[in-house]
Amino acid sequence: MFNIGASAMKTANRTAGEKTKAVILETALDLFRGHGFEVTTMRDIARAAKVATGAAYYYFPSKEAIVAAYYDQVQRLHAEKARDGLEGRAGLRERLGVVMHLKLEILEDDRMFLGALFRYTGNPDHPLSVFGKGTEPQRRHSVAIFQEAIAGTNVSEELRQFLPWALWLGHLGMILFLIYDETEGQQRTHKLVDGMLDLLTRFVELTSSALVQPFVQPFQAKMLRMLREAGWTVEI
Amino acid sequence: MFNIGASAMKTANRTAGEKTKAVILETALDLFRGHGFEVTTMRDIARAAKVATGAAYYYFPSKEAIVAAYYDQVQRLHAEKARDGLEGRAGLRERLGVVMHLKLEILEDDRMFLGALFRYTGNPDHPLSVFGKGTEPQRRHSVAIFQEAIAGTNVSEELRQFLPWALWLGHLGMILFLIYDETEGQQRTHKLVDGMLDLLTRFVELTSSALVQPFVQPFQAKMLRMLREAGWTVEI
DNA sequence: GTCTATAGCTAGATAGAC
DNA sequence: GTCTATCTAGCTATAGAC
Repeated sequence: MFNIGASAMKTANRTAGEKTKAVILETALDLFRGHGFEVTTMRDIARAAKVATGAAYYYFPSKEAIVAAYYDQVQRLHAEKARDGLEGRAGLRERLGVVMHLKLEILEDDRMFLGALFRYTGNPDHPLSVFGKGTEPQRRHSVAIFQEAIAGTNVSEELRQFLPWALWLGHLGMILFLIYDETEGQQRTHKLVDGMLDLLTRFVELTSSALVQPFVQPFQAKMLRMLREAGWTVEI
Repeated sequence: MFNIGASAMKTANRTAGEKTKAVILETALDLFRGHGFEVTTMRDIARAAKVATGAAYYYFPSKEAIVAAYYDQVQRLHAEKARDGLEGRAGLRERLGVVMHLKLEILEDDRMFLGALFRYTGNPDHPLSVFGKGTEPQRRHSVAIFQEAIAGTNVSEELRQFLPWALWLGHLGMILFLIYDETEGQQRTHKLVDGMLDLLTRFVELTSSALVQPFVQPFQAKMLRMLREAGWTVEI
């Protein structure tokens, strides 16, 4: 409970348990990176981390939970880097670019096991389902980063309500695309993200221009109503 | 190899193997519907189908493969119903509505185990990955249905290239949404689909109107270029 | 509360006999 | 094409040490 947000905890302050947990996590990630997620067994991880199998399960209820913990770590890192990276940047396009590419850079080397994050996507009740109840805190944290990215920019009040969620959803798609992207340095993903952000920001600008406003307004209104009905109300 | 498209095969013509496979499939689906996907074991299925566990695995390499086979069946049914349902319908909005709602109706009662389709989404090399090489034939077949839906309507040549793929992608999202939708009769999904289709068709109309064409054209051009670069060329 | 050691369960998947 | 037997690995359980 009181650990939330304690991302900068010093090693010295950690309890024995926290240290063990960290060792298991890092060992597992090393193995995932070296041999792949599927072929690495919990027994392998425990052995390499020099703990009993039971200890690994004591800290991580499942193998996927290790990847989920890794992703938590990623999110903390992302929030940190985004805070720095956004400083001084004013334009919407630039700010979104910073946030998205930072995320890509953080994840890039771990494409091999990122797929595990999506294993329970079709399983609403599973605690690790991307869209499920169990991952709501992480989801909110992630959305908050996108909220931060559009904060201060001249985005209309209507858009501000659901754009962060759309960006979060889009960023999930980006991660999936990244996993499938075999191009050198995953440049294809980077290019696609840039293209999408170009389109998005141009669209946002367009919607605020008085000239096309009459055309766009009914669209936007309908879209917002629809999303609200679909259960995507943003209650911040 | 020679079975593809033989959806109307008569029972009498089936070999013993084909009969066994069908029995296993139907038995499994019954169990999935009655008790759920996770709790139903391959042993349960084999026992209920009165075959050995090995026999089940002889026909279906994994438990998810059974759901995949079910989905093949769904697609054949969908193609059939869509052919009938589209007859006489001319407008884009109406045609898309027919195709999408038909799909929903076919899947509606089986939400409980549809999630299994997405289990390997994050696993590019898995034969059952939704976006992977192994499911390309099914994907093409599904896209062809959407192509059929927009055929004959006044959609621009540019849009015609990638709209079917966008619809396929959207329809995947729809299925995911359906899985999470606990509302009575899954009306929320139906409403969302209708809303989305309204927006889409209005947007398509807008893009062909001479008035806004100068605004929309560069958008469209960039989008197509981008998608092509991302590897979504449509080589029909 | 943090761990070890170990044993066992379950169920997905496979091998090899027939 | 079908069966029986077996393997594997995720996961659980327990009892005890510190």
